[in-house]
Amino acid sequence: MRQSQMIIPTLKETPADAEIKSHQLLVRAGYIRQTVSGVYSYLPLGNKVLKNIEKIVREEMDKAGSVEMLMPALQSSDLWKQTGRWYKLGPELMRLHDRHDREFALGATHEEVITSHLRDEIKSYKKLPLNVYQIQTKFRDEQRPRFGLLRGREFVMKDAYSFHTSYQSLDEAYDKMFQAYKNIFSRCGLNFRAVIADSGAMGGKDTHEFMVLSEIGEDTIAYSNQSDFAANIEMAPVRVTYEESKDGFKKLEFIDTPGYKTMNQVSKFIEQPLENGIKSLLFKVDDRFVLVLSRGDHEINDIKLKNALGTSEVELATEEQIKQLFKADAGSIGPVNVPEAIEVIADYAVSVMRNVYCGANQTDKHYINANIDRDFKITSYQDLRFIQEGDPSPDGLGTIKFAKGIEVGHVFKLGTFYAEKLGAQYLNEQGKQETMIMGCYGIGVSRTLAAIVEQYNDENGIKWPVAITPYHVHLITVNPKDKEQLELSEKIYDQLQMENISVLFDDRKERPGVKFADSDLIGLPIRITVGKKASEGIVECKLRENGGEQEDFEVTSIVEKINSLIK
RNA sequence: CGGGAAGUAGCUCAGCUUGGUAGAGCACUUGGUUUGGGACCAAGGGGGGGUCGCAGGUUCGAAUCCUGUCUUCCCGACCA
Repeated sequence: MRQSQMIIPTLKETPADAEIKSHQLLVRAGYIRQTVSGVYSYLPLGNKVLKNIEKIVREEMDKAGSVEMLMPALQSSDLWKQTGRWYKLGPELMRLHDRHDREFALGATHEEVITSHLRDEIKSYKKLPLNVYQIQTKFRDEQRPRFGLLRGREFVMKDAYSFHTSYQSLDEAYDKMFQAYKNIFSRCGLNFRAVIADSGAMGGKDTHEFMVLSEIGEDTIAYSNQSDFAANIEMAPVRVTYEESKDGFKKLEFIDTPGYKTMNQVSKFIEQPLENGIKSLLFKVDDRFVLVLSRGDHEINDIKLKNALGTSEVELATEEQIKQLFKADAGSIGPVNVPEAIEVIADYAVSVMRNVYCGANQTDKHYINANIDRDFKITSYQDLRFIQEGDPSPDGLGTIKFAKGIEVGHVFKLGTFYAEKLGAQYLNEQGKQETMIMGCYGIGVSRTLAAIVEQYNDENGIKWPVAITPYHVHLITVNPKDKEQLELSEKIYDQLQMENISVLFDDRKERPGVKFADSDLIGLPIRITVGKKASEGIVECKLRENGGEQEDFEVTSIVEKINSLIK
């Protein structure tokens, strides 16, 4: 492609409203433009890159036995009401009305639509299992779109759905998808981890997120420094054997802690370490209240709490609720003499603690040297805290480290939730009705694009991996007014095209400095520069990847040269 | 949804405190000189490009002061 005929509006200056690298570079290098908050156009280069990622996704999905189809973005509200997600998703679902005032949604995902199709078309166990996918634009009315393509309101997603007659069959599909995802992200050149994730409120069993490691990621990954264990921090189980304290019981004391509310404040005031105190949080669980205890230096993980209590939602009690129940401020509540109706549960770490300090259920008062069983009771111990760096890895190998990640993929054993709600049933070998078992598998395609840029850039611009780049070769004529240079460039351009090597030919009447700067910014992996030595049949080759070094070579060997580089 | 910031030329921004005829750099057009890392000169006082986000108010007069509103970005909460 001739650059003079392309739309590549590069910017010298960093756009004011772009905060992160991928956003800045994709805008500056002329790949994308925002239209409204969280919605982007893909300019020609951006479109090419997107298509390249899609191509990899298609190849690997096809190879894994999934078949492509395409479902509408515009969907009637009826299906969404049947699964209850019309109400559950709230304002995040984009809704609209047609001229007859009928309700519609713009698809945020397609479980409803695909399940209704399979329900209508598949009636026999003989047709199952099935696995279908699509690459399509999704809509989510995010509360806060941000970070360019990473969190938009309109984005490109690959979503796949599998249907089964047994959980064993689902497991097999899950493993296949898992492998396909590994292949896809590896081919994209990404440094990623598959991590154990939360299955959330829709039920379901196993679920993994595919996380691209990045400083700017919105999720925290807990991984082992010695094994391949990795989990979303929300999910990482804590398997620590806490050592029992050998101290004898000391006498319980009741002390003034005027104005000291947080664990840190109290710890400093009474000059005892944070880990010798008990933090007490009151949660509202459905229609009851539960007091949850953790060691002072630990944080309660409300997802674990939710799972431990077998409920779908927990929330911290309000100041007023605490006041009403405990007759004390939130900063002074504790497990000693809790009101009758309130259950007290604790994280495992609490079980071995001796002579602890804790709130006294009286504003501005605390106890010190409180002890379990002697001074207060605990109904049960559970794994309730967030894992911390330095904790042993749950698989027993190595210790835990943290990293930030961008979620680019998600595989999920859905189970029967959607099939039940929508009546997707088939006849089994005995002629009996059975509900289909489902899995779903998503990849944020446009988000993957941004994630790749996050991992492949330097101070001058983007550095595309060969598999993703919009063109393999950037052909630059230093001085297009020099006849020899121009003719040789044209010759090379024709030859590369004949050899099916994709090439962007900078034939613009710009000064060399402008071309080189744009070239670095755009980030094609190979640059061929036709300059002074054109008359001798010598051109230069430079790899974007390693920045500086360039190499002269005979133009006659150009095809072999490039082919060896892009393999 | 809570907190914060910003909207002035295509882009980055100044001007606003102290109201008085709209500014700079980059980009763009034309002509010329230049050509190996983001060139230079010129278009005479005047190259082209602006409803100073929008609406209302105060004032003889508003980009500037006041009120409302919309949009965008940041932090947080949220995220099957």
